[in-house]
Amino acid sequence: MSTPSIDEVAAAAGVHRSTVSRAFSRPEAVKRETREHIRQVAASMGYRMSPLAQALRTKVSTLVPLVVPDITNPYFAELAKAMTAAAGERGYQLVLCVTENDADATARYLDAMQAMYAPFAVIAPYARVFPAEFESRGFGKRLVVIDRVESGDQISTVTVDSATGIALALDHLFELGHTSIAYVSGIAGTHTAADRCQAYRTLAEERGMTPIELDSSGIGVGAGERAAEELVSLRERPTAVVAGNDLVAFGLISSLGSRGMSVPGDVSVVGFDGLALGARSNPPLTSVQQPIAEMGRIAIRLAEQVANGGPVEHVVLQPQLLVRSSTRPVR
Amino acid sequence: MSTPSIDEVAAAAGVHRSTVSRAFSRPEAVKRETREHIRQVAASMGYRMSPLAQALRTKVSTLVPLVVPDITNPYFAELAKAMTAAAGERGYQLVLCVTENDADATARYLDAMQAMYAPFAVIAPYARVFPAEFESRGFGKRLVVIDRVESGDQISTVTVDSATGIALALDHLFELGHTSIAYVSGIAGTHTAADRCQAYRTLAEERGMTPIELDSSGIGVGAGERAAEELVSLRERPTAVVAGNDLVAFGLISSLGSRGMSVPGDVSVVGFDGLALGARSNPPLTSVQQPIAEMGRIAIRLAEQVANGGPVEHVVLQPQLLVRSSTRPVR
DNA sequence: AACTTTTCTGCAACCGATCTCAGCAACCGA
DNA sequence: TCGGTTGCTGAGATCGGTTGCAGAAAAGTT
Repeated sequence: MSTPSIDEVAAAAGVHRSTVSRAFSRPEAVKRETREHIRQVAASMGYRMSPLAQALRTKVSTLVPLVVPDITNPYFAELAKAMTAAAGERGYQLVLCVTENDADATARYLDAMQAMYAPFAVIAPYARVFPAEFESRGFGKRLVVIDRVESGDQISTVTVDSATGIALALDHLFELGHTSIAYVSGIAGTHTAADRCQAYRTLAEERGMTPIELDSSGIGVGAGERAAEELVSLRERPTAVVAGNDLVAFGLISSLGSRGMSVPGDVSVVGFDGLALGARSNPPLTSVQQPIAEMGRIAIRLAEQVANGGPVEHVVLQPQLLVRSSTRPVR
Repeated sequence: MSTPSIDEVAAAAGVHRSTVSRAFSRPEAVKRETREHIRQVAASMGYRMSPLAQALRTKVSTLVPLVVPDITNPYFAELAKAMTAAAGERGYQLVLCVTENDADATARYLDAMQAMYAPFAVIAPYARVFPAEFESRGFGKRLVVIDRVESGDQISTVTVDSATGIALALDHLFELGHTSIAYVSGIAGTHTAADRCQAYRTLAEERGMTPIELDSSGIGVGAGERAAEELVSLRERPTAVVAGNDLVAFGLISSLGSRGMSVPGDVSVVGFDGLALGARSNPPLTSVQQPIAEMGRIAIRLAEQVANGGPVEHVVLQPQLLVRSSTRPVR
């Protein structure tokens, strides 16, 4: 038995379908007794409104696309989880769009969601975002990017403060006595990744260290491999490494292990992201934690804001240090 | 500029909208010149059909829900990735429904997708599936479960052969000289989890070993914690452990590390799933690999089959052993 | 009591497609 | 030349809702 249509409910309740419609979508516009009667009849018939028909007529749906490059990456998975909750709280339904980092796929998803009358979109990029590209694709400014964009770009963003995050990591290592601290960037070409790397350079020099940037090329399994190789071969081996994100940290620790170096025994590592997965890695990963849940909530708020004609905003959140077991005092 | 409607295209091409409709959805029913002309005009206007209107009228959409309990779990993430590709190949669009393991959420998602006229659904459960529950929720038999169900249940399923998988793991460890091999189950209450555990018991006894089942209670971070504790305290300590899934293996290795035991130095561990993430764990995890991509493709095929009135089928795939570095000959 | 205002409900057009049916033209064989 | 096919297109109802408008009923004013 499929759900009855609005006309069937109307007939059963002895009213016109427009009244049934109002009983649900604009309750205050219909007399209380009528409304309650209709609701009751509807409930007893197992009626629920067709979101399709609704969206078709009103040109607005509750679908909110979250565009991510790779759901297999735990960072995006956690983001998806957080955003699902955040969207749900505000009455939206998140639709995950996994692009595999393909621009065409992104465009297709955006077109499709546009056709479904999604009120706005949220994008968590892997590479640098060129807003103009998206504006032409229909959403205009009605989207939020979880990354920084070129200053002056008219698109709302949410990010975590890279400088603070790197400073947190560095200070933690300093306190443990480390003075030679290398950096492995993520391979991602986002502004955020570049910012973290830049922050490392600046802060390292400010603290009188010479920055040591490890080779972070290589994708997937290979990530961290080259960095480990380089680290091992270094004459004056750093005693600690800051990774641009947790996944790189995992790869680095793994590769280091294969080369007989233990973390934190031989070298301390701190990641960036603060993934839950880091709690069950070996060793549990000390990391700069991004407030992912909050980012999700803010992304939805900003999106609603621009969708309602409000101002574009750039929100920068403060990260916290999550100390677990991959760091240790230098001996 | 939003995309034009079918009527605008019809007007521009000088034909009736029904002809435009046919030019796209039933091309052979319209004269070639007319069709080409329409297509050209449509393309020049940037026209694309509204999937909403289409679905509303035909009562069929290309949306395929994949219901998973937790996208943060890399197994489900990889499944989602594989299914997205598999669905795309067949012209469907996967919609990820993350339930956080909540029955209500599952029901809501299924209802919503039903309302969107999804042709069928795919479910990857965390707990045991009771088909009756779903049948009543509209999809009838038009769904596929990525797990075993009670024999006799009229729902198509795809699974990997648990017995073969466990045998693969055990044989690998035997060859390395291990004779005392424990087992840590996943906490999941699926049939598959139970099957793996049962397979372990049976096969261990067949090979003349007494099964040692470690406590696998505890969720999230805690998973593996208890097992590690128990393992360490065991009088006759096993030299190897088979884990019911990779995530548990990660947790176990992590907890073992915190207790000063190294893998594979002190104990060998083999996981079950063969996640890509295992390649960058410390140490890289030896695991029984599920052919996830193939499972995705088969799930779609089975779903299409029952949706077209075809027979319910139970497909069992063979896993392979993926040898990485978490196992080593016993000393 | 008469008039104005407010509240509530019905009517019917509309969103953007699909699809059955009917009509028209061209074609066919006898 | 005519009845019968066949191929192609248009008309219009339909999917399941929303909403501006109009009119009836109820409430408020003087």
